[in-house]
Amino acid sequence: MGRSPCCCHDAGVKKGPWTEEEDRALVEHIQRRGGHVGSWRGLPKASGLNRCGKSCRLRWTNYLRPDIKRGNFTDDEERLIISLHAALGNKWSTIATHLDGRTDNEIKNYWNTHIRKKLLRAGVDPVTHQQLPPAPDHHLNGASVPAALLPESLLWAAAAATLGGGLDAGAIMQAQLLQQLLHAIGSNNATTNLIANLAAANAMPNILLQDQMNMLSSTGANFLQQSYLCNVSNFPEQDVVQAQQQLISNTTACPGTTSSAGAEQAAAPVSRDVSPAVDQTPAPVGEFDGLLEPMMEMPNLYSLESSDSFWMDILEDSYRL
DNA sequence: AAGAGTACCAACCGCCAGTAG
DNA sequence: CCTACTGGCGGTTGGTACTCT
Repeated sequence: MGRSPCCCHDAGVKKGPWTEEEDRALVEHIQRRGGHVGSWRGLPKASGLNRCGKSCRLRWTNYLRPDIKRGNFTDDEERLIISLHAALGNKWSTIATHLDGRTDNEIKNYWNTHIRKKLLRAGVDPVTHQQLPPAPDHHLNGASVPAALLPESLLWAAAAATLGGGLDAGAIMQAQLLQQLLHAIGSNNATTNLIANLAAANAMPNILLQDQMNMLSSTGANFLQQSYLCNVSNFPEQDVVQAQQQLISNTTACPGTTSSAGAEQAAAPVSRDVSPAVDQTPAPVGEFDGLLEPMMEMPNLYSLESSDSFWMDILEDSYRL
């Protein structure tokens, strides 16, 4: 398994930007071979290019390949990238397999130059997808609100809303949840694939999402689908801020769906009723319907003791994949 | 107008896993 | 089993274009 001497170190091998002539020579050579390259190492000599084989492969796969889609990323693509990154991390090549016509290099560049900054602006750590340590105060519609009163799920949703395209915070939260499960138990390929599928599914339109969830219903996805019912991304994003204010006024957190919140959350039954605890004024009918859905009980994320069959059942399901 | 700073992205570099001999 | 080789991956760099002062 020793390192190979790379032809790139050969004296006289050209580096730097490719010229049109070089591009043409490479494309024609590969087309002559019916699109089959064979050995990249031998390609430069066979095609008459004074380039390293590695450089030829890179140029072909990242730029000259006929199935490459060029142009700006769509909102859907961006959402999908974020969801997949939350689940997979910097596995650019894996992420690229979920986006038709996009290369790992292109996605990586787009992440580093666009998405990463958007997430940072939104107060989200682009590496961990956790919210960054909050500023002393949050200002919502002019009102200064202690950060401690903001449920983590709302911080995520606010970050999602800040991203403009309506990032599916639910997808990220699902991925986070599964990541934490995997951290607790170790990982395997099946569960990694599950995460990728979930992330991909959640970047799709809702109707497709439902299909995906049905498909995965035997895997624990059914649980996750329910678990993020209380996530604010499930109702119109313009309601996020209103929901935040509503919850702040209630000082009632949406429980059990997040890492730190999950860790701190007691395993006691939780109430989905976010109707005002102090302020008895009911929310306008329909405005927070999503919050009023019955929610299943979410035990403490870290309570994986033998008595806690809840999580064990989910994990077993995922391993059956 | 010009210099500085920033953003973007193609391309490079080094490492790693798979595999043939 | 070991070694050499190859392709692929992720991190990084450097050149260019654009924006700001």
